[in-house]
Amino acid sequence: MPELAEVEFYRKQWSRGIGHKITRFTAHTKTRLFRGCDLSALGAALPGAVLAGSEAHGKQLMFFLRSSGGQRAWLGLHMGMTGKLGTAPADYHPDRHDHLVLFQNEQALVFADFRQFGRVRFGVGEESPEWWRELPPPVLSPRFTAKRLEAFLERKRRAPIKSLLLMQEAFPGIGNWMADEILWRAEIRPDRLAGDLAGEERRRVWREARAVARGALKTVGVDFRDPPKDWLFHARWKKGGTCPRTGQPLDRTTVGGRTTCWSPALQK
DNA sequence: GGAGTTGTTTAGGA
DNA sequence: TTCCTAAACAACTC
Repeated sequence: MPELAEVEFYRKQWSRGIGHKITRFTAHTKTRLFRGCDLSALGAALPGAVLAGSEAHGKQLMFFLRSSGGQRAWLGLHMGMTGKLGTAPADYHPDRHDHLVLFQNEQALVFADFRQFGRVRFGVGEESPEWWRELPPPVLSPRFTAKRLEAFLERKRRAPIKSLLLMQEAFPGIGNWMADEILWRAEIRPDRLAGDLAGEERRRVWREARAVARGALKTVGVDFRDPPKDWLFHARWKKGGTCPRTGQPLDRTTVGGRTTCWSPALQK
């Protein structure tokens, strides 16, 4: 379920590998996870490199490496729909869905993704890769201003607000369940067109996007624990689920091509 | 067996 | 031309 909080949790899973050398690696390089990946650079730089650090940005993950020759290298991972990062014993045998495994003397760092919607990128050099430099302001950063959001809503005024919340160029790290959570808290129907939202409603989207990101990072992002009990999260996939605020039935429709759970009695 | 899935990219249509 | 939507991707669960 990799949205920003799950991605942050997965980043931490590989933290115990930081400061340690990668002795060898295995990769299922024929899968679509490695599309566009510089495999020769990966093969040359990874063995002997030290894992120096990591950072999450929305759904994007970056692992910083220092190769045996002292060069900087950049390993970018995206979890797609079903990607997971974990650790295993140093003598681990990768299975079918373990597409990238970094072996260290202390443990193996495993990237598994059975649906293969995830992605591996690799680059060598002092400069960070372009795709990493050009990421939009994180939802919880000071640069994620109400004014900036306002301009985005105006530009995308003909699309439903739910679709906008899924656009990574403006809401990095927000995915399907968080988008539903945000609109439920903002009390706005998911199919409302962005251009039809009043100024006060736009402000609510901004505020709740930040609140949901913060709350998710404090729970899911720390130890994969569920978000607070009064969140829509707990009712959204239950058959006959009811709105935690009104007690009225929840509805499920498709908005922006995605299953959307919302509370008709609450969201206007 | 069919439907659905927490993501992204692309082709095609309005 | 611009912008939005639906389909495709792959493999699992219910």
